[in-house]
Amino acid sequence: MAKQESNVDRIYNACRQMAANFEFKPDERINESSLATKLEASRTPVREALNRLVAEGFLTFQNGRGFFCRSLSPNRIMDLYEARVAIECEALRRCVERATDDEIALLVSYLDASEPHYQTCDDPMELLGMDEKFHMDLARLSQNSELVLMLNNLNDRIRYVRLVDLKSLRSSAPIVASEAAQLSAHRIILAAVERRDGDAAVAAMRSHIERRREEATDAVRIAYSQLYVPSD
Amino acid sequence: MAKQESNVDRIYNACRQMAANFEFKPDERINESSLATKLEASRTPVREALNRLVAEGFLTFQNGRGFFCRSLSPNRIMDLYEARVAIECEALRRCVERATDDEIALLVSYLDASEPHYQTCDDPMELLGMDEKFHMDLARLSQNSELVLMLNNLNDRIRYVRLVDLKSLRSSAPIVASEAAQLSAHRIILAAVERRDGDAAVAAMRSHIERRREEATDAVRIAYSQLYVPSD
DNA sequence: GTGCACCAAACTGTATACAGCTTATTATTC
DNA sequence: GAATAATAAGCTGTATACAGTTTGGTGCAC
Repeated sequence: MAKQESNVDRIYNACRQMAANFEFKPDERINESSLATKLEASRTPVREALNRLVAEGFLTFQNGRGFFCRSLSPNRIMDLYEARVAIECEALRRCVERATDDEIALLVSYLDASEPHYQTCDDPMELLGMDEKFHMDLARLSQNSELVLMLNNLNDRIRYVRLVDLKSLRSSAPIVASEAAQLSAHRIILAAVERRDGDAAVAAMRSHIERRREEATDAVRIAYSQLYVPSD
Repeated sequence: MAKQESNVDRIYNACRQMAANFEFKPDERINESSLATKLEASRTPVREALNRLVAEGFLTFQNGRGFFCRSLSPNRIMDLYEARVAIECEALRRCVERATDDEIALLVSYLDASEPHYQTCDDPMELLGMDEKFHMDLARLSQNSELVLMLNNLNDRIRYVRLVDLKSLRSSAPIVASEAAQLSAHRIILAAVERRDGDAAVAAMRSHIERRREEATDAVRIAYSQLYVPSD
């Protein structure tokens, strides 16, 4: 019962990660043969994986010309942030209705535990990981797997820009200020959930995400410069 | 510049429609060879199309066993309805912010034009088509293509059950009552949009969709009986 | 008759071949 | 020298072949 991860899954996961990290550059054409060689497989399973990624919004496809990386534009990213608002706020509403006190308490203790790390951690990737985990755990309490899947997809498509955004925040503002604000936003949301105050929770969540959305245009600009400069 | 629709697109569209209509029965295993023969193609492009449908939630995939139709369960359908609430309400908020008066007026006149049909039309498919068109047109006014795509996907996955639900409503209640209520819900939503009253619009939309969600369990039960009975 | 082992048929997973289209390069004309 | 046409190279789209796995059926033991 161990052999679950199939070859096409392996290829799919590898490509998904590459696409998420913009290892394929925006609008870049993807060469199936070289990708297949790199992943030590033939073109057939590679194409299957790429087709899934098209349906998930990571790639695009043009008949006769093949697969391309999705483009990276402020508008597109803002759309994704708005979709996040939609999904997370609805999930939150259902969470307030359905989550048990125990489940909420568990999330509170996670927040308690991760709070110190927020202050000391200087790896943006890890910070983002903690942030995403909180949001995903919260969404799971909605008991709606569709919303969870959608949020997971959105997170993966938006991550690169969020990471860039986080880095630029950290360089421009004191760590304590920006991250403490982030953290307290989570506390405010969760406190409202504990009170079973759906409206307050949703309002807090909305403004929490919206704040980041407004930075999207700048973040995309920075992202572009990062993508086309050899290294940092 | 005419030849845009590729072969795999044709196959994809055909399979998507079959999956949406549950021409593949719930949890049924899909035979690639016979499907390929039926669509007059080889297995390769068929598998590519099926992979896209997996990513879109129409099918599932098990390593070594191939593709299966998604299962049909009340919980799953209720999840989809909730996701619809999430997407449509957020789209509506953005629509209230962004739609021009002209765009809204256009939708009002569509509603005026379709109102008579609501009363006279006795084809559930056509009724559902008009309903979906209204919702999609409204969503498009959000100017958020991501939300539009998501809603389109949800509509296609939920359609079969909605159709069954609509048929059963029509047989149990007088046409005028149930459909007039449906129609007036659209009017109420749109009137709130005209007043630029986002909260009222969202509240109306939420209860409009929620009402149908509550019928999901029954509708799925009826759907099953329809699927496994030769004809009506 | 039930459970288990074995076998055969059927189906999936992937490599490969090749036709047709797209893109890049070179040659040609003005 | 720039624009365009012709040509070559490369890449995509799909059929096909075959290996490996799953599934269904048969016979045997109990």
